[in-house]
Amino acid sequence: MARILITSALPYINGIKHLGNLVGSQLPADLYARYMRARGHEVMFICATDEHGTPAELAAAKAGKPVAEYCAEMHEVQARLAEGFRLSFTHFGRSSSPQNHALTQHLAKRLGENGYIETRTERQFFSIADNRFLPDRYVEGICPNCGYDKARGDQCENCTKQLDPTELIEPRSAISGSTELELRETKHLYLLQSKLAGEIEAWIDSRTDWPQLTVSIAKKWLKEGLKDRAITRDLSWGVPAQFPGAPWEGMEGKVFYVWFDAPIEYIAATHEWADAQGLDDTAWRSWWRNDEGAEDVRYIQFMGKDNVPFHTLSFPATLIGSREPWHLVDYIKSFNYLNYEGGQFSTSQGRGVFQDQALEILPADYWRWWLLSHAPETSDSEFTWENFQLSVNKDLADVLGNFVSRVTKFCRSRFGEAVPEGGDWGERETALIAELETRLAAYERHMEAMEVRKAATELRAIWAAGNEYLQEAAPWAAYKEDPARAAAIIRLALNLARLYAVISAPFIPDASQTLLRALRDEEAGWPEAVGTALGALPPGHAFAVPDNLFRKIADEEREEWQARFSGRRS
RNA sequence: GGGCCCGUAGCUCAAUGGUCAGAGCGGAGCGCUCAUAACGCUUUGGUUGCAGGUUCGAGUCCUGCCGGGCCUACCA
Repeated sequence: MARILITSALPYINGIKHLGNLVGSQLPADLYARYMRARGHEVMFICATDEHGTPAELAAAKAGKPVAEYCAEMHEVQARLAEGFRLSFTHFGRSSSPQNHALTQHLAKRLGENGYIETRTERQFFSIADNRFLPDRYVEGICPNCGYDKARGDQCENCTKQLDPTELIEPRSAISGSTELELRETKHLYLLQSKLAGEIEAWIDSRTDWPQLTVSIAKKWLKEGLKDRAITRDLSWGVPAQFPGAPWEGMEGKVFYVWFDAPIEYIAATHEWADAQGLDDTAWRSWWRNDEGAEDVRYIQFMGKDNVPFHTLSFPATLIGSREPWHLVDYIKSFNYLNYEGGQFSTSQGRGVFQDQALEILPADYWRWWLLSHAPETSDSEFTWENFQLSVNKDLADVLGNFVSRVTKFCRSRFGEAVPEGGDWGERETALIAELETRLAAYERHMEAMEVRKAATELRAIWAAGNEYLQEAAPWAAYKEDPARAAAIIRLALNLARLYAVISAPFIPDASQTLLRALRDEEAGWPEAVGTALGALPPGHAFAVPDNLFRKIADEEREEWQARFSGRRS
């Protein structure tokens, strides 16, 4: 049994995420976590909301709520959605937790003491009316490029030109609208990543089994030279940068930059979990500290490609620079983007399907199956309603759902609702078992390797093999001549349904559970040998014919959804 | 402007420089009748974006072009 630590990129707090966010990190991470648990490994699966930063403050202001209250509410919303999609986190934390405050300050202190942090002075807009420094995005004005009058200090949303706040014409505060701004000197802490670049590069070079996408992104940044990054901001919502014992002064009123404290939350969330369980510190430290038991942990991170630089460079820099034995990531599984009907999912334009809407329309399994079987692994992939309808109807309803239906109903009508007795296996059964052994082994290999789409393809082939077998064995014909033979076929087929439920659970946990419950074998474990597994339900074992596991999506529904989610979110 | 990625069948995607570029869906035909008009079998379908080049051999490597996207450019 291995100990596997899995983290999914943290969803940002400022609203409900769309399906693209789900497929790029949380969903494949969940698939892997469920699989590894099913194989008997000890799994720590961590996720959390990323709550700090300017966008959170802006979203809270827009909602007319204090930022802490807003974040608490949105965390609950996201936690419920995660449950809705059956994301099996060991703990779903919050980057604003006391545990994260403490750990972030601890690591910053260590970095400071080790000479990896220095104070630098820069010029920034100060709003007299608001009595505070304004981060780039809090400054608005007229775009010098296109004349748009609501350009933000970091970028003009109209012409998309990247801006420096000082370039704006007639700059004003986005908070109060005040134009009483002046450039003042302010101090910020900088993480001296450049001093750690050599160590980071050596570490990345030692990761020989990483995916090409991950390595090429990391190497590109290293090649250009790791820049020292400001890790503080002039905000009130966040982890205070001035604290007792800090090896610097003058950081009052400033907090750590969200990208400094967010990945630290992976660790802090594990601490939150231990506290919530009433466990002591060894419980979480044994997952993260190589000197306290984490040496044998295998740590895997899941994320979209946009997150790779932070996970290959910034976060390792934080941990390495602390000179404490934190367990660095062992493997990074990164994903490309999921597009929507020929364009991009867009949170700001309300384009695409959002997580709450998706669950209102259809159960989690439908989305899980489509998203995972089309995961953007090698390149960006695309969601279309037509493809979604076809895949779900064909794979889930026809191939898997109908297999269960035809087998259980045939049994009920001919033999009753118990596994029938009599008859023997012949050549067909031997051939089927051999095929399933081969395919199951391939499926397991792909799951181990986190080859999500290939695993889905193999799983579907395993489902299809059941229908092929039935067609050849034709129990409906055998029943007329030799009922015992028909009984043997159906006994195997019922056991095959059980096998499907077990091995499909990482993809479609609800349907798997429904099926196992109907078969009265909810504790069914992962199959060792296929031949043995196909005898798990003995003659006489009672079961119930389940309702159809999956319904089909009608053309009219698809058209309605297509229209409903084409533009602005209602 | 600079760096990078992608472009393969009607659709979604595969293919260590090496048989005839594959699979699922869709289309066509046949079969079966247990089942959610489901299932099975057979079959159709590609000038691998375009133009050159390297090679005994290119979807794969190189150059240019066209089209889409990302980073550069402190959204997260």
